[in-house]
Amino acid sequence: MGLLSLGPMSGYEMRQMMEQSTTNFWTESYGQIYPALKSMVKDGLVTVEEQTGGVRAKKVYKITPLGERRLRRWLQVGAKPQAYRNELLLKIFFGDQAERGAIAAQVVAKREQLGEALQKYEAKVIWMETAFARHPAMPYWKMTARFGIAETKALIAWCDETLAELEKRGLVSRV
Amino acid sequence: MGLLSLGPMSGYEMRQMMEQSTTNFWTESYGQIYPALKSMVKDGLVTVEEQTGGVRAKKVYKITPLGERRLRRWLQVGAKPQAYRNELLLKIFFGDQAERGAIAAQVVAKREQLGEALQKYEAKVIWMETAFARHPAMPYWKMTARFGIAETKALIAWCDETLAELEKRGLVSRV
DNA sequence: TAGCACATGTAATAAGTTACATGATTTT
DNA sequence: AAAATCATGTAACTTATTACATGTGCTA
Repeated sequence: MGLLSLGPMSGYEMRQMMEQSTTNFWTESYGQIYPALKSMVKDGLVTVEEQTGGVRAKKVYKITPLGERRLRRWLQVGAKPQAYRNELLLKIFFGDQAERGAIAAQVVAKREQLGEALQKYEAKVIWMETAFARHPAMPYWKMTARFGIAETKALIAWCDETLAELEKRGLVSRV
Repeated sequence: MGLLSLGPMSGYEMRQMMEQSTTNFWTESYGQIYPALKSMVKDGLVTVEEQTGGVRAKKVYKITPLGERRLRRWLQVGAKPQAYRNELLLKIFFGDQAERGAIAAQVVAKREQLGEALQKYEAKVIWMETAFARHPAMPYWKMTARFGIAETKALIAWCDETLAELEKRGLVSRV
């Protein structure tokens, strides 16, 4: 988590930024952020400064050189594979036990959700490209966005394929 | 979780089965399984039977009609979207701060891991098709397997694309 | 003046993993 | 005789979310 201290900002702002930028692959709640910041201050990775001059008092956190080193080190170690869970697949796995049409309905719902997500991704890429055109981290941000787009497109294709298969088997309760 | 009670089996066997079949989208540890079984017995969703006749004493759990109803109901309600976290993407997002070549190395590692996963998936599909050819749930199992394959292929393509992009920008520390 | 956005935090709870404890049986 | 596998379980710990408490300042 410590890594979010790239630009100086408050805990609240961190949350806002995450909502805007990393939503699709990372989020943290306040219950995580504030204690984490505290412990990082204790470890000397970041410093705090009470900002009373602005509109409203807030604590601005800033990364220290030690924190920067720690961040670079973290960027070098490989991400350990995290077991991810997919409730949809679990339901499909037991699809045999389901009532007729239930699984197809699940896939349709997923397909819709993916379609919306794809639109959002694509809109965000365009917005990013205009708003931060010359930001040095831009190429990296685009890579993460493309990841989301590629994955989503693949899953949409899978949904369509799966629905066709279900239909072929007469497992869709249609009108 | 209750859903794993499709065929009667022990907690240990459940874990084994999960390792074999649902590994790529669902796993539970014993620390989850045993308490869950206990609570399901209490709720009347499953029954236990101490099996002493076999090689070794074990407790065989079996689903009740109530449990079956509950399972069918669960298969109907939509899966709530779960926020997933991707450490790799998080690292790429901060790639600007990384040492030259670090991000490329991450992507290369991911690519390798995905390649292996893809081979495993494909081998498993073939094995499943021969071992359980006529199992009624087979079409569903195949759908989940195809999901994994589709996703993995898409991500491999993304890795290659991303590596090409990094190379173009001279961000790969190659020999 | 009501409500929303800003802002920080804590406590309760939920969810899940890891490690350990225990012991039988089978394989090497 | 040792090691692996079968088998069940618990305790400690980690991780994360949710809900609550508190208060300011701006805007409709």
